[in-house]
Amino acid sequence: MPGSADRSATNSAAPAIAVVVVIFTVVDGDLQALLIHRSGEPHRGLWAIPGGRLNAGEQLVEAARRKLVDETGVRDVFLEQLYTFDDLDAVTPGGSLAVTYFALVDHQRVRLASRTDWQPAWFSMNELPELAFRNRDVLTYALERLRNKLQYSNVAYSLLPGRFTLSQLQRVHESILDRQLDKRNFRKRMLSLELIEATDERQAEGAGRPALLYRFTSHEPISI
Amino acid sequence: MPGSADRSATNSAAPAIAVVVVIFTVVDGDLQALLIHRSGEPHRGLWAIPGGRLNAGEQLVEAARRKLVDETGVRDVFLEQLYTFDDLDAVTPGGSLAVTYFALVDHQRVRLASRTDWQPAWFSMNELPELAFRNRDVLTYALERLRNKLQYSNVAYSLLPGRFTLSQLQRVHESILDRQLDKRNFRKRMLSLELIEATDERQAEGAGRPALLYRFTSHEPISI
DNA sequence: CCAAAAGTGTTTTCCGTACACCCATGC
DNA sequence: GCATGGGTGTACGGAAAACACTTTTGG
Repeated sequence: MPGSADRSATNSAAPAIAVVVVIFTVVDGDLQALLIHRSGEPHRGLWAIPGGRLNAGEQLVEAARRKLVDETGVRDVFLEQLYTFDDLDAVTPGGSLAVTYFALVDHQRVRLASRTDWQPAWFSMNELPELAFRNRDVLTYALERLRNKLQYSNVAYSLLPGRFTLSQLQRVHESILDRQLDKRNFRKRMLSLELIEATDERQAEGAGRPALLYRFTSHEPISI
Repeated sequence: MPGSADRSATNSAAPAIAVVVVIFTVVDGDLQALLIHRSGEPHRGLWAIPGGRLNAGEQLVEAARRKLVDETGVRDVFLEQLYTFDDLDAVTPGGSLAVTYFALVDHQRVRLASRTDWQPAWFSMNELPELAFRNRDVLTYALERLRNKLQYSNVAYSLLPGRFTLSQLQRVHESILDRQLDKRNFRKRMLSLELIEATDERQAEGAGRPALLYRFTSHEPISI
């Protein structure tokens, strides 16, 4: 339900609004978030969720997309608004408000920005470093939302290639939920949701029987 | 997870941010929203969700509370952030962003603001008037969130007096969900959630056997 | 005594969970 | 032929849904 109108007549006194994007990926069965090493005050030397100021005339979701592309090179992925914080200490400076988003990316497609300063890096959600501001709370909330959406929506499409095996999908779910799932029950539920469909291709994973490849029936968001 | 720090050092170039509050109540089995009759441009003569600018140094939730008290005189009720819109046409003017909240009030406690201009009035969610901006979408989304939260949380406490009968609670649920519920199943579920508990008082409703009065065990939010 | 509202149990259905073996391929 | 990963069915338990009658009061 985000906005669409494009009024160029924005206030000359531009609001200081930060847009912050929690970027998740799954690597080798591990859910990871992208963090930036702060090389400026405050909280120099700590890690923070990527973000920046909303440009004049820019829409929120555009700013979030821009940030995502800047950091990972990835576009056209799941990206959803999370929450708006007004506590400066909560998120990042440079804004009287911080609008947070969260995104999911297939790490195969990612090309991290390489800078000498403000370096990005992936961190396991199970071994987070010391975080700037109250970014840990933001990550915790993002993870909660992700776990909820995973149950009934197609968000996982963003974490996988276009074609994937059910085992790959299951490993993604297990990484996010941080627990093992039963293979038969998982398959039953996934297929009954009708979010995915089999293709007629197969893929071998090392030794062993080749697996059927599936695809999501749609990449459209299920709700808002 | 809303913020808490109180930095007075806000930017001199104050951001033009609107805070908008969807206020729901239930009257005679009918879910209603409070709307304001616009007597200024744009969209003069249409109805709009109450809202106003965020004051310098003011927190979002404080602004939402202020707006709620201004319009209804009610405080200490369920109030939660909904979504942040950047589309000027989506919500209300005077802000490059509109942070929306939603609140639930017991209409018995409400004393509507009486003004000669910008008059507030309740409208049934089933018979909404022509709305300014894209306020209909905001109401639709607020209703969806309310319906979800109703299932597993204690939000309904805000729509009822401190003591209430199970029949009253059921009518509130039915109004919000817009369908009839089975009395026995409803009671079983409500009691099993352990969100409410019986008092030792009874209340007669016209003729008929007096009903036990219940109360919510807590008014604390269940999540976020 | 009758109208009105409160209160109460049982059966069925559906979904989530637990659980173990055979199949196809690479080496 | 054996190691590796893919693929399948059934039984149980708990929650939601369907469903009708008795109890207590006011008039």
